[in-house]
This record gives sequence, C-alpha cells and structure tokens, in this order.
Amino acid sequence: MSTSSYSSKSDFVEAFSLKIEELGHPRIYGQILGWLLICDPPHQSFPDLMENLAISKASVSNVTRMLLERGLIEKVRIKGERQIYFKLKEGSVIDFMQKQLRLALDLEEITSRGLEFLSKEKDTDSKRLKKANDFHRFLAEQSENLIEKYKADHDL
Amino acid sequence: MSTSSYSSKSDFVEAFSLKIEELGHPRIYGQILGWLLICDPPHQSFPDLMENLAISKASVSNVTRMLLERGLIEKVRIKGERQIYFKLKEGSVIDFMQKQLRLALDLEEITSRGLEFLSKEKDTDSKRLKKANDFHRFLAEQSENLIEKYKADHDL
DNA sequence: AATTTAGTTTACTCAATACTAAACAAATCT
DNA sequence: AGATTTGTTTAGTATTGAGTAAACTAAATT
Repeated sequence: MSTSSYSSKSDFVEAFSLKIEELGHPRIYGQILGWLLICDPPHQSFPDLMENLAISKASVSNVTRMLLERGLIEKVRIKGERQIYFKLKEGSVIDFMQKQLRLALDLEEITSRGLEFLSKEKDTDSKRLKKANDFHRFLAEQSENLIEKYKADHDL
Repeated sequence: MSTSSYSSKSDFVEAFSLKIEELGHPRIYGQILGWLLICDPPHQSFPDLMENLAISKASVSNVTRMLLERGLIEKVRIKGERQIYFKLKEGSVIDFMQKQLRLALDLEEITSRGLEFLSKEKDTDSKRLKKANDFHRFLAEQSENLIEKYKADHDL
C-alpha cells in the first residue's frame, strides 16, 4: 500500500475533513481544521477561509465559534488590522483525540451502572456485561496513560 | 461522582444506545447491542427484539443485517424452531472499540500523504502537520498494542 | 396444493441539521 | 454625523437518513 500523495492542498483538506465528518462533525468543521494545519501563514482571516474553502461568511462565523468553544483554535489580533484571524491552538490535535478516547470512559461508566442494576435484580447472567465493563476500564485507563506519556516525552 | 445505577434494563439500554448513537450509528443499532448485553436468554428472536425495544419488524431485519455484516452479532438456530435468534458474537465489544481506534491510523495516513505533498511543494511550514502525523502514528501503534495485550491476557 | 409463518424489500414520512443569503449590529474611519 | 468595513443572527432551503407500514418472497406445515 504505497501512499500516493495528494496533488493539492485542497485534496488534503477534503480527505481530512471527510474523516472528521465521519465522526459526526459538520463538513466545514474539518475543512477549517485541515486548512489551518497547512495554510500559509498559519493564521487566517474570514475572507481567507471563505475563498480557500469556498464557504459562506455565516459558516465561517458559526463554525469558528464552535471551534473556539471547544478550544481547538484561537483568535489572533494583528496591530493596526481590524480583521480577526484564527489559528490552530497549540495541542489541539492531542486534545481532539483525547476527546475521542473519552468513549471508553463513558462506556465504562454506563456498563458499570448496568452491572450495579443487574446485581440488585439478582440477574442470572451478568457475564457479558462484566466482560464489557472490564475491557472498557482497561482501555480508558491505558489510553489515558498513553496520552500522558506522549505529552511528557514530546514537550507540548 | 457516585454512579447512581439504573432502575430498569431499559434505562441501561437507552443510555448505552445514546452513546453509540453519538458515534454516528442509528439509534436501534445501539439498542440491539445494549439489549443483547443484558437480555435473558442471551439469544433473542425477532418478536423478542420488537417487543422489548418497541421497534418494527423492518428495523430488526435491517439493523441485524448491519450488525451481522460487521461481525458484531451472529445467528443462532434452535432445533425444531423456525425462528432466527441473534446473540452477541464473542469478542464483539473488543472488535467494536478496535474499529474506533482505527481513527488514529486513518489520520496518520492522511497526514502522511499531506506531508508528502507539502515536501514536493517545498512548503515553508510543515511543522504543524508533522506534529500531527507524529502523534497519530504514536497513538495508532500504541493503541493497537493495548488491544493485543488485552486479548493475550484475558482469553478472548 | 393451500395456508400459515417468518423475514426481506420497497416506498414513504418525518425529523434533524448543514449551509447560506440577507438582514442586522457594532465598530472604525473620514 | 455619515459611510464603510467586519462579523453575527435570523429565517429559510435542501439534503440526508432513520424508521415504519405494507407489499412481497420463501419456506414449512397441514
């Protein structure tokens, strides 16, 4: 499987945003993140984003707000300029994936409560759920460790 | 945060399916998986699923087909009975999460191709993308290791 | 063979949401 | 103050997909 590379920045942005979209985010969410990974300069204005991604002003406004709230991008102000610029926040890639890994933690909690209920009911077969709970706890703990280890080793 | 447990099996199923739904699956997808984790007996017929989950026959047919294709459930036949039964496949919980972890691998590949393109273009700043690629490769490798370790230690 | 049972497929409805255009608000410049 | 630039909010369109009822197919029982 030789990784045939992209033939434009747009190609990368599309592939990247498609993957992000699969996770349930709006298309433009991934487009902006992807673009901010490779654009030059690293900070981009409203018109920059509108032109390069072919999206409306309203979309830039709405989606940048989402990304700001989630702490994935930040505003940049430049002296003497009226426009807002946006750039990726340091560590945003890690934060993004860390959020994904919360799934294991959530499922651990849900299965844990399920087990608690089953025990009250003296339910015959809690084996399946117990296995699931074990696995999710393991995964939640270990993946958290992974991130911490990475952060420690790779300075931010 | 004391985990106040559920007060019915349905409560568990709803909580579980809601979390699965967040991942982009249909509601019923998670409902069936959740129910098959706690139902008694572990194998369930069309009417079982229709009644306990309050869903239509068509939905049972469609969603069980999806789950079968993905290898998360399997058919059970009982001698002298015409009905099909479904049960969770052994290891389905692990398989499910392993699929989630593919995200890191996919993003590693996408960022890798992006870097390849940037290098051809002699792009000034590939620092952001390189960092992202590093991180995703780390995560893909390590999380794969985690699963393997778990499988080795916990016999299936 | 005819009828009942079991499951699939088709066609439709309904709800959610992404995205945008246009109206609006706020701030800066002349 | 008036005009222009910059960004937000509102209201509307359009697409997508989940879920179901009903029609259909296949198999087994009488």
